Amino acid sequence: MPAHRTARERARAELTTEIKDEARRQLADKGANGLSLRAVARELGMVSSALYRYFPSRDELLTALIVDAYNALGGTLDKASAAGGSPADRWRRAATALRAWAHAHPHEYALLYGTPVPGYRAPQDTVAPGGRVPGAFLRIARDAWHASGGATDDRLDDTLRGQARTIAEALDLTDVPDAVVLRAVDAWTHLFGTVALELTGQFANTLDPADAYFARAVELQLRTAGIG
Amino acid sequence: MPAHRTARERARAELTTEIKDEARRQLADKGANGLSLRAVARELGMVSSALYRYFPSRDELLTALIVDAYNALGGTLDKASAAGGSPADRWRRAATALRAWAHAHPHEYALLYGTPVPGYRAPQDTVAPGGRVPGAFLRIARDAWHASGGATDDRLDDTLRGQARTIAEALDLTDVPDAVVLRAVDAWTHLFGTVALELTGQFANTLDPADAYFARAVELQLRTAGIG
DNA sequence: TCTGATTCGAGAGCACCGCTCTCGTTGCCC
DNA sequence: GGGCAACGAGAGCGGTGCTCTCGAATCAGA
Repeated sequence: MPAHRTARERARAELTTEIKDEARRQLADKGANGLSLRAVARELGMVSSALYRYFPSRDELLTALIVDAYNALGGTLDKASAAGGSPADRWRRAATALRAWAHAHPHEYALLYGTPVPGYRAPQDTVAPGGRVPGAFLRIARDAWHASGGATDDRLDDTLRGQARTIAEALDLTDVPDAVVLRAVDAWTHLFGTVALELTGQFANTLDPADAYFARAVELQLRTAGIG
Repeated sequence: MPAHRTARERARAELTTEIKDEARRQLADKGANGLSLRAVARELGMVSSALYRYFPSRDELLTALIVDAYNALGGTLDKASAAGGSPADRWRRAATALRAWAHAHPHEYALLYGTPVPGYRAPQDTVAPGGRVPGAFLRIARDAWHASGGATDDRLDDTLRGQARTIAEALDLTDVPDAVVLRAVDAWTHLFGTVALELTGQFANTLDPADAYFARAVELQLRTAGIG
């Protein structure tokens, strides 16, 4: 994209990202609850009301951070699962990258997948970037299915068939049978649960440190998803 | 337990539960973030400072609610998985009960398994009641293993062996081989992930409503845990 | 039964929060 | 250059968690 035309636009764009950067910093070390508009403004040497010229509310700022976080995580997964090695290896790398990202950015991860803070949430802007994360895993499963010659005999009821098709279309995986999509979702669900339990401290005193268990879980995911 | 001796003790116990009840009510319809000590006090016709005679801080109140919630959920699962029917049926009932409880008390469930609010959390009082939940599922897996005559040939590395033993001891399941414990944990992890993804709205527009997918996931859990 | 200690509720107050509104100033476009 | 929109500063509103003080109620021991 070209440089912004007017000085005002340039300044606005710059300040917008400065605000997000400072907010991300506070989010990283105090959590979503500790993120305060006033503190962000203070740190940036401005008064809190000025900040409302850039984000109409605290929730909007959080939403912007969520979108950025989804994209950062999605990019990390894309990179980790890029071509190279078998589909199984790509899944292993992606799963490991997911876990590593979650550990490196626990509060951002919690923002994405933790409790839906107020009454509920999910503004429309977040759903597309949010899909990148499972998308990265489903794409590996698709490639594995293609590589294996492709055969499936799962019996599925109509509801599941329709939902699988919806998922496939949303992620541009229309060339894959529903059963493969659903098995990949099974594996993604398992992966997600493992990371979530570890991150929320439910493994404390038992599976902690969870490296060995995580490796085991990943192998199970491969079997679940039918990734050779 | 006998009635409390002095009037003061009686009043204290009563007010303590009244506070928790009102707090639970607010938690239920405004979420953990919306729970305000001042509002609880207001509703109870007292002044906010008086409430500090009963709970030294907002976090302590939340911790008390967490313990109660773990016990409520644990009790629900115990009831659902009580003897009657095959282990597979008991697992199905328990898993369904978990999902139903989560849907009925989303904010309390989020309090238990959502983002670890401040920097981190898990006061010691919560770990024992917290273990009741996976405990209910692991016990079903144990019974299934006993009923099936019991044989296993999983190869496990030493780290996992030790951690499995720790889990088994914490839950009084010492008569079960490590491999069975771990496979039950695999299934529990998968179950947890399914509920978590659904509850945080990640299934919106795709797997929602997730009844069919959940039923499918439960069957996969049975295979994972080796429950016939 | 009286007394001293303890517990309790009320109230005022501190520092913080999100958010709104007003008011000068600054930069932009015609 | 003039009109207009964007901007930052400041004051202020109602809310929060939490602390401290003070008088009243309650309890336990002599």
